[in-house]
Amino acid sequence: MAKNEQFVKAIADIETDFPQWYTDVVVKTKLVDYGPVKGTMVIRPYGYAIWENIQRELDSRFKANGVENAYFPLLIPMSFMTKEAEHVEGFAPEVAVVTHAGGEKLEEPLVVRPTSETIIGHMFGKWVESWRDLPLRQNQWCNVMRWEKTTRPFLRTSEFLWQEGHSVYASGEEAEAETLRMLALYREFAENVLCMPVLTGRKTEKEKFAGAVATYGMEAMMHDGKSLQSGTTHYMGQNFAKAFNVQFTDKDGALKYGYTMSYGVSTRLIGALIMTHGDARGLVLPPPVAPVQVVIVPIAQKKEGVLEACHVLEETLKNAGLRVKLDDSDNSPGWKFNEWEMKGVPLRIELGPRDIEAGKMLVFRRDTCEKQEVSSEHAAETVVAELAAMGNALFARAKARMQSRIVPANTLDELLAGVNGGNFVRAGWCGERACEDKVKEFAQATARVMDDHHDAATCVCCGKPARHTVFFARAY
RNA sequence: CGAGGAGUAGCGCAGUUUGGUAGCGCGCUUGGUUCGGGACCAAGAGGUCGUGGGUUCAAAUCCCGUCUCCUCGACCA
Repeated sequence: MAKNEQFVKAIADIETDFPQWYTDVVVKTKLVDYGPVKGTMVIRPYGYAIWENIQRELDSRFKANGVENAYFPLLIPMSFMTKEAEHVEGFAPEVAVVTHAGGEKLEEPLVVRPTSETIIGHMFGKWVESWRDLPLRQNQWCNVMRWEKTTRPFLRTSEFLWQEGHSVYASGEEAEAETLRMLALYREFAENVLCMPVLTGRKTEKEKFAGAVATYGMEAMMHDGKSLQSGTTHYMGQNFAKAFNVQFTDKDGALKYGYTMSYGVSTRLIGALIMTHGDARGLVLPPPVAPVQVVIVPIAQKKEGVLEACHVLEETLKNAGLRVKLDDSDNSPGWKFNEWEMKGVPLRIELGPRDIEAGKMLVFRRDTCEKQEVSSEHAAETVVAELAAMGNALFARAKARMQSRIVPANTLDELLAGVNGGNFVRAGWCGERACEDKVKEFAQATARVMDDHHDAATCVCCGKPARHTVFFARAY
């Protein structure tokens, strides 16, 4: 018991010290380690496996939607960045620049991509000639670099992994429709794969992507009530098409500029699911992305027949397509329980002499931390059903929490009280930048997304008639 | 980039005030007993004290520089 208390202290208290809890958990569960260069992280096998599962799920969705994968270069000529005025202004402060190579100073500095709109715009400009070439829809899985001031594993690092999809359409309507379609795809993915409820909607002018006409975002509520931008889609209009000469000859013979859009999610999603589902014992991983979905812990494993029975169970579950780990290390059962709970494995099966004798097994579910004795007949069916139930329960629990923590406000004081209480605040906004800035100054809260269901009467700041209903929150 | 805290064995820390042989717990290795919520015994291995310079007979300890991490603000996927 004394040992157990020591273990519990291994990670900070989730309620009173959430930031420390987060860093403790990501490092101690071996998701990441810090790299030697400021702001860099190593994504270790246990963390990378989550990313691979996210990739697989998203990639199949993109492909089902007709998007093709490609790969564009890491280095971008500096001159590309300056072709779109707002874009360069937005990204200039955070780009890393290569000035020397091959032992010589380069004639033109090269930017390490912070995002690839420019170089992809350049290439699309070469590839698009006719309306028959459209739409052009490509995606790349890659790394990007943004030199941020303060960094945190997964949430904000100098280099991170993501996917960025880029499309060109002949008309603005089609490009905008794709922007919304991808937002919906992200939402479906977040809900069904990450079991994570999100708010989606359009971003304000202040919060939109540098160079976009409109930006849409997906925001998730973290355990401490702060918001994490978990995905964005951007409608660019003809801004980038004009900057990079993405032109085509239309059916009517006229030369026209295309309309572009882009969309991306990053390894930040891993941080999002940790801060959405995690609890006092550590990680709670959604079954669809958990690197290990079921861990089998043998009890009295040196007794005859125990390990043999565990291996049979392991094979049965693997054959059902499950990701299974049999922990036959020399650690004590109690040690294994705590370790795998901290690592967030959805289900644990304890199998000992008593169970084997009785034809049963003990199933522990990570989200409820409850043990249940079940027959070991039809083990695979039982486990599959239990994993599905846990996924649904995780989503339901997170959604109920988010909904209970969205509060209305009619005044700045109410808004401040709301965000201080760890809530999202739903309030009216006149649409003026001055009011948005005032909210930030007064309550350190920003407009996360605008709600499609606009029903607020007056602006929370100035009291004039509201033109939008906005979710305000403190954000990561 | 501003304010605060921290870098000593793989991890967590003590030692720094007052300079004088490098310590503790966990982990690791080997052997044995254990095993249903972080087991126990025995024997071992492991550190140029973040890094560069300075003061001194002598520096983990004092002085200057520098790098990294954590927390809070301003900027951001």
